[in-house]
Amino acid sequence: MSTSPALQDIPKKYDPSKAEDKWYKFWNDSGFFHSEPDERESYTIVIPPPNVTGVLHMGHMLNNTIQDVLVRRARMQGYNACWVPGTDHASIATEAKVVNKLREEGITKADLTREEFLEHAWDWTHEHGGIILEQLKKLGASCDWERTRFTLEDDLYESVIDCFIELYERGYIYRGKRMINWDPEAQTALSDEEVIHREKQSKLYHVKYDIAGEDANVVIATTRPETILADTAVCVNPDDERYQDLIGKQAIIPMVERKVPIIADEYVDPEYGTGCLKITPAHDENDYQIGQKHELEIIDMLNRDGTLNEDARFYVGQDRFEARKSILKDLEQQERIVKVEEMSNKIGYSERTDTVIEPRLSLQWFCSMDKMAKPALENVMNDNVQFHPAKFKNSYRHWMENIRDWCISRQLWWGQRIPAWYFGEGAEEYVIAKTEDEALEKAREKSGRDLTKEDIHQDVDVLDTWFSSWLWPITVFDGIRNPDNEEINYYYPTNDLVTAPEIMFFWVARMIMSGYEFRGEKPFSNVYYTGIVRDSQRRKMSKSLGNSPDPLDLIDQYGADGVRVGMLFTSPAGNDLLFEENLCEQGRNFANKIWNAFRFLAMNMEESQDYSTKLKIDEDNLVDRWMLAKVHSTIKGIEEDFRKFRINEALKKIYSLIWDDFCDWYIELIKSDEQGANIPKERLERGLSIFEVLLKLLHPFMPFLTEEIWQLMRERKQDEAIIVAQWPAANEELIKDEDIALFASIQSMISSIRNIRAEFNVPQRADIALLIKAKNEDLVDSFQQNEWIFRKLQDIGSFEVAVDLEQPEASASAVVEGSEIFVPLEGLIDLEKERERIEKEINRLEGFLKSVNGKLNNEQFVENAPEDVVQRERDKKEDTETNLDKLRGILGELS
RNA sequence: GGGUGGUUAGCUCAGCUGGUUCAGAGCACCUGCCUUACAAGCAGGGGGUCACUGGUUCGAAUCCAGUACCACCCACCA
Repeated sequence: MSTSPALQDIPKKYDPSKAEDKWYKFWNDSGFFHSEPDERESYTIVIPPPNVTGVLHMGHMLNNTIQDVLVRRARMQGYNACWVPGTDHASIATEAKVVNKLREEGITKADLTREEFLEHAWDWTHEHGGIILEQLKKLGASCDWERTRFTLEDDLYESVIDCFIELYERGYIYRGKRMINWDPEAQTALSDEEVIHREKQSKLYHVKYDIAGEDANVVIATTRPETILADTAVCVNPDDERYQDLIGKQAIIPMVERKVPIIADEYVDPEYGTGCLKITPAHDENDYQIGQKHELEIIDMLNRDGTLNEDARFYVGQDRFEARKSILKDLEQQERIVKVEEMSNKIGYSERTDTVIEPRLSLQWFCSMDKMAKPALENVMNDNVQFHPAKFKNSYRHWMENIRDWCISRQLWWGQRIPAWYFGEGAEEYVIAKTEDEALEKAREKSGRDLTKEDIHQDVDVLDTWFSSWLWPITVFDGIRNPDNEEINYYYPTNDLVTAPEIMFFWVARMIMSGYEFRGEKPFSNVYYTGIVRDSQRRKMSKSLGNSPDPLDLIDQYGADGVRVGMLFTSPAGNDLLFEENLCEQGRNFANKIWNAFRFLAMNMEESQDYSTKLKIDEDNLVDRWMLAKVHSTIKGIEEDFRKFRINEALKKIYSLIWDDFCDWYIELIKSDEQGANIPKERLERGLSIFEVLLKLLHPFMPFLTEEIWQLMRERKQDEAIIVAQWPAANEELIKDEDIALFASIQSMISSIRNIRAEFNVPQRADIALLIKAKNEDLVDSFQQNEWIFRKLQDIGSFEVAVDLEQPEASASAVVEGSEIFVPLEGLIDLEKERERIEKEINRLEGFLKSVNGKLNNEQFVENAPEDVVQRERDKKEDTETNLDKLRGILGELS
C-alpha cells in the first residue's frame, strides 16, 4: 500500500544530487551489496581492478556501468549477486609515481634501502589508493565493499608466491639469459605485451665499412648508427652475387676500428637496403640469433639507463640518442655516410614510461606458456567461455597459437618478490622457497655445504603485476592457498567479466590459463568486451591529451543515472564509443521525463487515501490491455537482449516503452475527464501498478532515480527497496496482438488528425467534427467503443462512425488501414492543398503497390518463397489497393 | 607482412535469422504550441542511390567476391 507523497515536496525538475548519496548510503548500510554463500544460485563478477593510485576515467565509467547493470539485474532476479571490487598494485606504474614524487623531494631511489622505499610506496598507496573506488560509488556501483581486495595484501601476496612455487615445481618456470625488452627509464625488463609499437618516420643511414687489408669497402644500412660501436660482424645473403668475394673476409668497424668477420646468412634480405647487414648481437633480437648461430662475440655497450658504457669506447656516458647524433657527426666527418633515406618503421615504446625500448640480453625469469595455452584456447573456441562480441575469438586464437614465454621478472621493488634464493653465482646455484628458513635448508641440501643465512640471499626482483592479477578471480576467494574453501567453491567460476579488448592478452587470456591450471575450471563464462571511449575526433580519451571530461563533473552536471544512460545508449559490445556530452543530456532528460510522469501520478493522489500498486488492469479497457501487452513484449525482448549481451538494445527498448508508449499515450489516456479533477482511484492504481513494473525494468540502468521514486511511492519499510525488488517476468499470454493492432490503428488515425490540424492551421484545441467510415462492421463497434480515446486526445464536437458515410464537402481526409476519416473544415480548408496531400499519398502507395506487384507477378517468387511470406505480400496488395481505391474516391469528390 | 572490423540522414550510431510500409533512433534543422506531469517538454514536418563493382537468390542495407577509403590488433626485416 502506498500513501500519497506530499505534493508540495515534489519539484518540477528531478534533482539527482539530493537522491544519489542518500540512496547509495541506504543500500550499502542495508547490506544489499553484500553477499555470503547461501542456498541460492550465485551470480558473480570480479571487477577488473583499476590501478590503486589511478583516477576514474571515462573507460572505467563505461566498464563499471555495464557491470553494475548486470549485477543489479541478477540481484533482482533472485541470484545471490556478488560483485567483488578491488585495486591492483600496478607495480611499474605505481613505482614510477613514487619515484617521481621522491625525486621532487630530492630523494633518489638509489639513496634508499628496499625497506625504506617500500615504506614510501605504502604511504603513497594509503594516501592515494582507493580514491578510485570512492569514485565508483558516485556512479552507483553496487559492489560488495566488504570484499574489497588489493593485489598486494598479505594473503594475495602469499597466493602469488604459492603459485610461482607450484608452477616452478610443475616445470613451467625457469630462469634464463634471453633477449628481453628493456625499459631504460624504469630500468626493468618488460613482457612483450607491455611494448607498444608505433609507426615512426626514421632515417636509414647508409654507412661505409672498409674491408680489412684491401682498398675496398662495403655499405651497410642502419636506423641505429650508434650501435655500430657494438658490431661484431657484417652479414650478407649467401646467394647474393654482389658480395660473394667478401664472405670470409673481415670488415673494419668505423670509429672503433675493430676487425669483424663478414659472414653469410639466409636471414639477410638482398633486396632490402644495401643487402648488407651489420650484426650487433647485444642490441637486436635478430642479430642475437645470428650471433648465436655464428658464435659471434657479444659486446653490450649500454648501461641500464640507456647511456653508453666503457665497452662502447666512444661517447661513454652519453644517452643513446645523444650518442646517435654524435656518431653521425663523426661519421660525416670521416665521409662514411653515403646516403640518408627517409623511411617509416615501427619503434617499440614502453607502455608505462613511453620511452623507446632497448632489446637487451639479460638474465630473467620466464613462464613457459605452451601447455597452459591449450585448454585456454580450446575452451574459448568451443564457447565454453563465450566472447561478446565473438569476433575477438580470432585474435585470441592467433595470440594463443603463437604464444611465447612470458618474462615475469621485473627490476622493481613494488610487487611480490621472487622467492628464489641464491647461494652462489652459478646458473643453478639457487633454490625456490617460501621462507628464508626453508630456503636455507634447501640450499644446504642442494649445495651439500653447511651454509648459513649470510650465504644465501633472495632475488631482488619482483614479479610482473599481471602475474598477480591473472589469479584475481581465484585469489579474491582465497582459492590458491585454500583450494577447497566454501567461498571459492560457491562463487567460482564467476559468471561475467567486463573489460576492454586492449587487455585481452595481458589479462583475460592469462586468467583463463590460470583458471584451468589451478582450478581445472574456467574463471568465467562470458567475457563482454567494451569499446574504447573516444572523443568526437576519434582520439582515445586520455589524461595526457586532456580530452577526457572528468566523470565526477559529468555526474554533478547530469546525475549518475544520466551519465550511465548516456554512455550505454550508443555503445554495443566491442564498438568504440564516441563520447559527446549531449549523450548525458539525453540521459538527464530521460530521468526528468520519468520524474514528471511520477509527479503527475502523485499529483492525482488524494492525501487521505491509500493506493495499491498490485498489478491489475481493466480487462474491458483496450488501453490497459494494450499497455500491458507492450510491457510484456518489451520484457520478452530485453530478456533476449540480455542473453546476447545487447545491453544498449535492452535500454533502448525500455526507453521507448516508457517515453513513447507510457508517457505519450498511456498517461494521456488515463487523465481525468474533467479539467483539474484527479484521476479516479482505480484507474490511477492501474497506472501506478504499470509504472512500478517500468521502474523495475529501468532500475539496473538508472538505479538512483528509480529508488527515489520507489521510495516516494510507498511508505518505507526496511526491507522494501527497488534494488531487491523482483525482476518482472514476461507473460506471453498478455501479449495480445489484436489489441496492439487495433490500438495502433487508432494511434495512426489520431496522428492523421493532428497532421490535418497542422496542415490547415486548425488550432489543437479547436473542436472538430470527426467522421470515420470504417472498413467493416466489427471496426464500427471497435471505434465506437473507443470513442473516448479519440475524444481524450482530440477536441471533438461531433463523432460519427459507420460503414457507409457520405464524404462531407470541404473536408480533409485520410485513409488508415482501409478506414476513412473525414474532418469537415468549411472555410478553413484549401482544397488545392488537400488535393495535393491526397495525391502525394496516392503516389506513395502506388509506388509501394508496384513493388508488391512486382513480387507477386514473379512466378519464381510465388513458387519459391515460403507460403506465409507470399501470403503477406498478397495481404499487402489487397490492403494497399483498398486504401488506394478509397483515396481515389476521396480525390474524385474533391474535384 | 598477417588479422579483425567499419563505410546507412548534416552529426553520432542502431538495423539480430535475407522477406512486416525496412530504410530507423538520438542530436541538429523547419513549422506550430508556455494544452493545468514535463519547454530538459508537446505536436507536426523535411532529410538517405544503405561506399563502389560484380555475384548468389524468387527477393539483398543484410549473404559471397573484388575495389576504394578509414580504424584497430598482432608480427624480430636492418
